[in-house]
Amino acid sequence: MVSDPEARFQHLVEKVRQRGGRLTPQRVAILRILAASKGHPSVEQIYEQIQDDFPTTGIATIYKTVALLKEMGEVLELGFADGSNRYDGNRPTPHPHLICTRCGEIQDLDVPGLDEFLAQALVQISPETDYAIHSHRLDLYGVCQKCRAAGSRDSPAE
Amino acid sequence: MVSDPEARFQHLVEKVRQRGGRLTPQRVAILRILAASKGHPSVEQIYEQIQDDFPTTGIATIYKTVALLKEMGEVLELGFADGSNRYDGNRPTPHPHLICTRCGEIQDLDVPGLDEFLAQALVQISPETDYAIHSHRLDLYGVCQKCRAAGSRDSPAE
DNA sequence: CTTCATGCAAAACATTTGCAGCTGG
DNA sequence: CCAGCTGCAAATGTTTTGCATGAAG
Repeated sequence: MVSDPEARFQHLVEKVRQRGGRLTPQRVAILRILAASKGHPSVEQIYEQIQDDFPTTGIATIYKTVALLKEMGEVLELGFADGSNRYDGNRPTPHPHLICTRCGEIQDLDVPGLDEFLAQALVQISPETDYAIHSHRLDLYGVCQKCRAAGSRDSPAE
Repeated sequence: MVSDPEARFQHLVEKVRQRGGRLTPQRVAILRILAASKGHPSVEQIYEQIQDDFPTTGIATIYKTVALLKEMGEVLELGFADGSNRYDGNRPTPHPHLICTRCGEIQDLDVPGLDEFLAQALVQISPETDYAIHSHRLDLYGVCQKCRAAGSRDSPAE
């Protein structure tokens, strides 16, 4: 279901190139992290990871690159009420997420039949509301196994 | 589908009272606005509205009251990637929203069969992921009639 | 009277912006 | 070369916090 990180990385590189964007070492490193990440990192987390390879990288550079990818539709942005944003660089098309409200873990999810269900629902909804729908978001919130075992208190995302 | 504003207001008042919270004039005004609002106001918008009745009210008071209601599960919070949060004080239970990505308008939505669909999907998902799911969020993003007519550029929420 | 809430201002964050200097192509 | 990117610092915007004063119950 999730594309091969290397292939995805190559795809991102190609997209940026096509757009006339430069492939600086920092930018390439960001693309690599996003393409490989399974955990829907925040900008802060990307920033920390990149320190290993390019310790001088400023956080503004991460923001700028993520904004570029967002604009190109190559990254999916998930915003939360506490102000934290997380990014999915593997699958930029809307897809459901499973989110632990204790530790903040975010997993991709497959809900069989979701797209069909939504498509069918839209047939009824669109005429009535007169919206041109182009995207969606489905989150399921819960508590993951680890957190239930630990038995602590709530806190992060949503 | 949306409860009577007055009834909802009474309900909120009662809940706050039960919890041992005080019913100051400012707080009552906030409850009234939230109970009546159809447009999923931001804190800022509540703040502006309340100036008519209580011009000295500080915005921190709004934040505190909204946090109280959130903690009691009497308001639904919708967070967006641009940092803006919007609140639904009518229907605190998760339900789908239709969101215009140009003007930021948020409408409640009925997707017939959604709850059944999700419930059935969870039967398959839960065992496999081992999450205890307690909530969800479904947004549909599009462009509303007015904005399409105006034909401007994108910008706000998501 | 005794909390708890208010309202102000300061602090805390996350994100954006401006700009001089650097560098990929 | 030179347009676009970097990295720093300052600016912005939102939400939280601390605390003295005030009022609900």
